[in-house]
Parts: sequence; C-alpha cells; structure tokens
Amino acid sequence: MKISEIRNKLIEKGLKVTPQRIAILEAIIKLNNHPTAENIIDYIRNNHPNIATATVYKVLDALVVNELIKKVKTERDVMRYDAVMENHHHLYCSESNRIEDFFDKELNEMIDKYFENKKIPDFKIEDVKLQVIGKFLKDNE
Amino acid sequence: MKISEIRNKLIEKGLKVTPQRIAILEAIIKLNNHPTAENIIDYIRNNHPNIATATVYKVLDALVVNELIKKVKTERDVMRYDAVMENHHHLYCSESNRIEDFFDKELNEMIDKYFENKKIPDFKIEDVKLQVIGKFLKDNE
DNA sequence: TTTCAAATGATAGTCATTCTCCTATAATAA
DNA sequence: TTATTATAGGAGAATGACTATCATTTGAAA
Ligand SMILES: [Mn+2]
Ligand SMILES: [Mn+2]
Ligand SMILES: [Zn+2]
Ligand SMILES: [Zn+2]
Repeated sequence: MKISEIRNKLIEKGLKVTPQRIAILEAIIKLNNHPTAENIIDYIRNNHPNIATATVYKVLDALVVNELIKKVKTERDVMRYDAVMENHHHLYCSESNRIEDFFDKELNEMIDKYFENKKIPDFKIEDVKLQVIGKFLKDNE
Repeated sequence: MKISEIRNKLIEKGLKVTPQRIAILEAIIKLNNHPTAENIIDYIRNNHPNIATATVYKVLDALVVNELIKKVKTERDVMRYDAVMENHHHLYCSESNRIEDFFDKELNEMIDKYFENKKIPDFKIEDVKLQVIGKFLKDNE
C-alpha cells in the first residue's frame, strides 16, 4: 500500500491528511495482525518519535468512526484494530493473543444463504462473522 | 436453577462453596443477558451488601478458569460474562451494548460439517461461534 | 499569504480491573 | 465437635489502557 493510496483513503472520508494519520494507518496495514494501540505506537515511534499517545488514540477513533479500520472483538481490555475492511473472519488462538484473518468466500456464501432462508425473529442482520477458536500448528508469522 | 445445583457445580469443579460464589453464579444465571461485573455487583448487593468488589472479580476469574462461566468477546473494555455453557452464538446490537443468545442446532451442524470437509491449514479448531451483528426490532427484554 | 477549524501534544484524569496484605472461613482431620 | 489450615474474602491502594482538557500547531480553503 503506497502512501498516496492512504492519503486518498483519508481524503475520500473528508479527513484532513496529517503525517500522524498516515503513519498510524500505514502501521496498522503493515503490522497486519490486529495490533494494539501500544503495538502501533512502538512501530511508529521509530520514524516518528514525537507522536503523542493521545493522538494515536484519537486517530484510531477517527479511523474507526470513518470506517477506515475496525475494532476486533476480544475478551481482553486491550483494544485491537484491523485495517482489512473486506468481509473476513478471525482465527483466535486459545492459548495466546494471536488473531489471524480467515477468508473464505464459499463459507460466506453458505452463511448468507442460510440466513436468507432462516430469518432470526425480531433481528435485522447487518453482518455475520465467525470466531474460530483453536490452536495454530505453526508458530511462525 | 436451584441453589443446590449451583453448590454442586462448584463442588464438581473442586471449588470451595462460599456464599459469595453462590451469589455471583446465581446472579449471572438470573441476569442472563451477559452482565458486566458492575451489573453483577449491583444485583448482588441487594441481598449481600458487604461483598467486596475485588471478591467479585476474583470469583469471576475462578469461575472462568473452572469453566462454569465464559467471557463474551466484545470491542469494549468492559468485560461481560455468560453462564450459558452449551454451544450457542451471539446477536450483537450495532447501536447499543445489548448481546443476546442465539441457539441454532441446524446452523451448528452445517458449520461443523463444513469444517470437517474443509480444514483450515495449520489450525486445529476447538470452537466456532458466530458474531451476528445487527439491530433488534423490539426493545423489550 | 492569510485564516481558522480541526488536529496534535503534553499532561492530568478516569475507571474497570488487579494487587497486596490482613482477616475470616470452608473443608478436613482429630 | 473442635482444631487445623489451606483457601477465600475484605479493604483499600495501585495499575494501566484509555479519555479529557487545553494550549499550540497546522492542513487546506480562500
Ligand atoms: Mn474487549
Ligand atoms: Mn482498562
Ligand atoms: Zn482481520
Ligand atoms: Zn451467551
């Protein structure tokens, strides 16, 4: 992802383009595995040592509100972020905090079809995601 | 759920039976809609006014570790708990913090079958849950 | 360039949760 | 039933991820 693309994403959403926003969005994309705010700060401070912690949180919130990133649901009190906006699911490690993306078009279609036929009473579905919990058999990545 | 049943659950797990543990487990079962620690404390203090906040958190942790309750994944920094241990999914309201249980045996079977055929590379599945995000059409409950 | 709404930085504050340490008690043994 | 003891609970301080405040800076429109 080039910086010019990141600039365009911000412009499309009517957000001012700032070095901090570019760095943060770039960090989430590069880090890739659902980083925490702390992960993002550590990464950014290499090239951008003066960014304030509060700025990172404010930018993250702005990016979420403007649908350039998403929060990832966890059962911990540390927020995790995801720059992958296309429909996908998550593999959660049951013994660590590792979360990996899981793309499966066939599965998406099966689920969509299932809920087209079988509506949930009194509930309008906007999105369905799988939490797949288990163990990674390789430690790499 | 009778108190004697709750006592037995604790005993089965080798946990000491204390009034606090009974009250907390009973509260989560009665409250039912994935209460926070604060919800639980408010509920319990009616009949049990002296329970310490730290005790509630310590008991919740013990109940989770011993698989008598589960944490519910959210994208907020307030933990939510669930006493329903049978396999089920969750309906998340996209505009409030409401989370409801969703039971669907047919869906479970479909998903199980899907992942029996199509393994995820380098990942051993232990559990699959759906996050169904959307809007409740009735405000009751 | 000038202008200024919006963004950033520094720092203090919040609050859900955890820690520490002392006291009380449930479960077991005598 | 009482004594013993590991375990659990209570009180309050501490932690830490996140938020609020406000002075300063800056992106972008004019
Ligand atoms: Mn969470
Ligand atoms: Mn917290
Ligand atoms: Zn993802
Ligand atoms: Zn549930």
